[in-house]
Amino acid sequence: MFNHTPTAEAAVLSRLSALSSLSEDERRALRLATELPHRVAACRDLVQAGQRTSGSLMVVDGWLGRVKLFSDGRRQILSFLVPGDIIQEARNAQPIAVSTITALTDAMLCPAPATDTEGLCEAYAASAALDEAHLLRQIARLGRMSAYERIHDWMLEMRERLLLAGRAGADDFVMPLTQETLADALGLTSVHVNRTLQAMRRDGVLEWRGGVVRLKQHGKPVADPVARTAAERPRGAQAVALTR
Amino acid sequence: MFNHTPTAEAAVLSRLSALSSLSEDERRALRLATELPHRVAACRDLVQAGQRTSGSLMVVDGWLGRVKLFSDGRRQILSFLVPGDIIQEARNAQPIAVSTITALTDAMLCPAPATDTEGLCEAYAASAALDEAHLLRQIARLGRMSAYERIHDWMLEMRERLLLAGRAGADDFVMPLTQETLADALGLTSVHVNRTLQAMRRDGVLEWRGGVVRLKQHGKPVADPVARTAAERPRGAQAVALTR
DNA sequence: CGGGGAATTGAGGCTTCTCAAGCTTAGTGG
DNA sequence: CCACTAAGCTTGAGAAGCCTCAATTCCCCG
Repeated sequence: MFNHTPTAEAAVLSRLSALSSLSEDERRALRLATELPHRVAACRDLVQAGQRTSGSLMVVDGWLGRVKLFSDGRRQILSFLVPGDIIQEARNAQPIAVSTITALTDAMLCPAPATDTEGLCEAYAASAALDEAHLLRQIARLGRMSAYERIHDWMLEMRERLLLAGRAGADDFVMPLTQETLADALGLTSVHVNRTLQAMRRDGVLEWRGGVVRLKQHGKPVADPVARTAAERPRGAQAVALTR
Repeated sequence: MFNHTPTAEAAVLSRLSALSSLSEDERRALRLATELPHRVAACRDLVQAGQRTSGSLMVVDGWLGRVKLFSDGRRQILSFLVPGDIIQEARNAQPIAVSTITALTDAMLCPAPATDTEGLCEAYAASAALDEAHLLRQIARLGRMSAYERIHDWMLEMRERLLLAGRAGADDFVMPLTQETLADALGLTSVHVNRTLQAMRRDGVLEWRGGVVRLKQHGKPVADPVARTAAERPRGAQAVALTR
């Protein structure tokens, strides 16, 4: 039905190839690594915050999330990990996990090949840079967007990310999360996510049936966050060369 | 009046020493680097998103912010950079800035010494790891905390960070931002920040006069975010060893 | 003393939350 | 083949939190 669900190893290979040019040896190493993935059942914690980590991992299949739980039960999903993503060990002397990672669906992971070759090393670095960009985008989303905008922006981000891993069509992708999980990521309640999704369907912005999301170009435009210079703020400023 | 505003270079030295054990050579290199800092006036953009970066920098004095501006004028401060913090160049082949950095106050920066020695390298890595932890904390703050909790949690974080740089007392520190800037960081309006601060003062949680914040242990307790396992969620789970 | 940015206050409205109930769907066992 | 169940989705009503707009006061600085 959907031709964007290729074989398992394709996700990692597709994403890393897009981030850096890999040698045939490196591609072979990646294929080899993904051949015997470990399984993790949904709702299991993969890493505990504060625990020592045991090397980098790659997501072969399924969705995971970095999660922070509050003592009163509130939950915030900090970021998502989807096929092709890399969970990198801190380059620190003390490789301590800074957040818990939970499997949001059944998932498959494998150890990431060592970064002793140039192409892979570059791919891992690019992956880390992308991850950081996603964190920053998540902050802007939570801080300054309405519920409607948050959901739309998140959908666009996930489509883009899955596309990189060869796991999305031009405007549709498989979205295995519940509305409650989405709410925990977007700082909303599941009730409000539900109502907002209905509004988006009414506006023709998206469809979501049977675990597949289809985004539509037309429909009500939503805010598009554009980084601009401070010059456009009230007490404007200009970029400067550093002066002593 | 406050003995926690030592000489300029002390901030960088204090923070990096706390993050890793530095040799005398390394300490000397840091002292040398901070001796001729570049000045940046408040409201100036230091780096533009998308621009090539030109090496790593250290904050000698002043407060900066990574900022995302929306096309309609909304602003989100993604993270803060305070004395002792490092603005690290991407380890990427393409060192492209992912966000604009704006000076929120007059600031002084200097190039960071090259990481060709073990202690410094470790210190930079630890600094980067801390930065990521701050981003994650910011996400949890924006996603799941009330205005009251956001402000309190943010104050605690900044006190802790400034303490590391030797720029804070046991419970007070210099806070040069306006309420509007704080609002842009915490996803609120300046009006609501103002009213919430009044409630906190009424509750005896903090004082804020003349640019100095004093936090008080007593007073109304606020939510303390504790990372815990998924086991405590409704459909609980246990941490697992990876199984094939 | 005047100017200007920042802080403060008030009134009213909108977004989002809370609580609660009903519905739908997929899976299960008799 | 059909109750039965459990999870997820949907809907309603009312309340709370936060925002908007606007005016006023405070405070620093020239």
